[in-house]
Amino acid sequence: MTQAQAEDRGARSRDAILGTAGELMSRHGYAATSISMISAACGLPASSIYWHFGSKEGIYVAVLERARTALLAALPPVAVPGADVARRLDTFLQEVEDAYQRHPHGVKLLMGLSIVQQDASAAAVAQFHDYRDALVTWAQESVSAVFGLRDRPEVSDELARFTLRMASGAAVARWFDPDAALETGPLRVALLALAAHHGVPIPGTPCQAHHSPGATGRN
Amino acid sequence: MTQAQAEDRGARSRDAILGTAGELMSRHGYAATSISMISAACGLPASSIYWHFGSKEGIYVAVLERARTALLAALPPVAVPGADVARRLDTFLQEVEDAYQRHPHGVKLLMGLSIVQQDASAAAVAQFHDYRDALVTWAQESVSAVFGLRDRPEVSDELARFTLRMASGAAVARWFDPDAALETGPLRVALLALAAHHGVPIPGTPCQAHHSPGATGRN
DNA sequence: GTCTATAAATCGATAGAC
DNA sequence: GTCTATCGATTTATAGAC
Repeated sequence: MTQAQAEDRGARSRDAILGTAGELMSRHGYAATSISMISAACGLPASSIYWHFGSKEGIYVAVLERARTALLAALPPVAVPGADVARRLDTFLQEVEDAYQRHPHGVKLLMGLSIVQQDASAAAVAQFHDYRDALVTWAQESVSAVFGLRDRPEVSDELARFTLRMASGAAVARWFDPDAALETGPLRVALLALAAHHGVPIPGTPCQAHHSPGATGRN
Repeated sequence: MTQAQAEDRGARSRDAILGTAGELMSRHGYAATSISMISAACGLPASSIYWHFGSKEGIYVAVLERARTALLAALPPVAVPGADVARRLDTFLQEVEDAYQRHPHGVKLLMGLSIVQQDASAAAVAQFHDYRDALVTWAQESVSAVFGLRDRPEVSDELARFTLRMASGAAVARWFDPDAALETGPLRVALLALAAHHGVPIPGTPCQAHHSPGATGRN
């Protein structure tokens, strides 16, 4: 059927535009990414891009929406299985690190752009905040499940904020060095210490990571 | 003297341009900040801006250099006084938080721009990396002094990286919420735990922040 | 050093044939 | 849905009077 072929071609073009636009915007930022750059990179003329998305902000909104759903799908589910806290934390951090590795344009898209000021459309601002809110909510529910903090929301909020800021900082580091990792090792130690500091019981770890002087360390 | 007056006026104009350009670039990013915006904001015509800095990249280089020297001047000196580790850490974190509060455009300038790609001049790339290298060096030397890690550079590197990433993450959070703080409290707990995890002796803290169940926490 | 005026290129966006 | 061609605005940068 001719119409079905046309629709399929349209959908493929839309995806191609979205992919290259996301790539370029996450690397150069929103303002520095021009329509002609996107057009040259994906092969389609500028008018086709405008037919699909209407405006440059329309492209940004669609790119951000796709990045959000893709990232949330890559992140581990909230309910992490595991017997004790330490084991749940390990699998949780492992999956977060995987998502971090496989999803290079996470925070970059949120920052490198900064339409977020004055002359941004309501749809763009909304999409911008949706992205952030989704991450915050996911982090809070995840650490709450890992550490069993249903009845202590302030603690899970602090641990979630801590985790997200560490991930954001790693994303910033990746700005300079593309190979910068998330370093879940130190993050694990820090989260356990923070939980213990707030009196969260952690079975099997009487005093977090204790040190027998001269026997620990890696020197 | 007429020549001295002219020189003084020139220096004042240069400073005004640099100030407004830094403000605008840290808020909108490099690409989204136009010469006409700077001109309108500081009152001087575009040609004066070009007379002082030659090009848009020239403005960026100068803005970044000024931001770097200002931030390094605001950061606490490497040699932190104090009797024990805990006390040195407290004063250190307090001064870092002060610098963070008083210096709103720290990381933003490094990110919101992203000339850092392909078509950036060598001077811009060099200034960009100088800024980052200065921060990394300062952090390493500072935590080394605070925790007494002269003979364990791997540990001081990890603690420094951890601290910088936390600060970067807080800067990202400030992108969304201008009131976002650095939260040195959790950072303090985390750094002490990391040091203890690597076998760094911390006098007066046998087991970092230990918890007597039900007696600690803030609930 | 500062100004007005403007060149040359590129930007976002649109018209209309196919 | 995709293409060529183009409009109008804005951008970086410069020329030259003062």
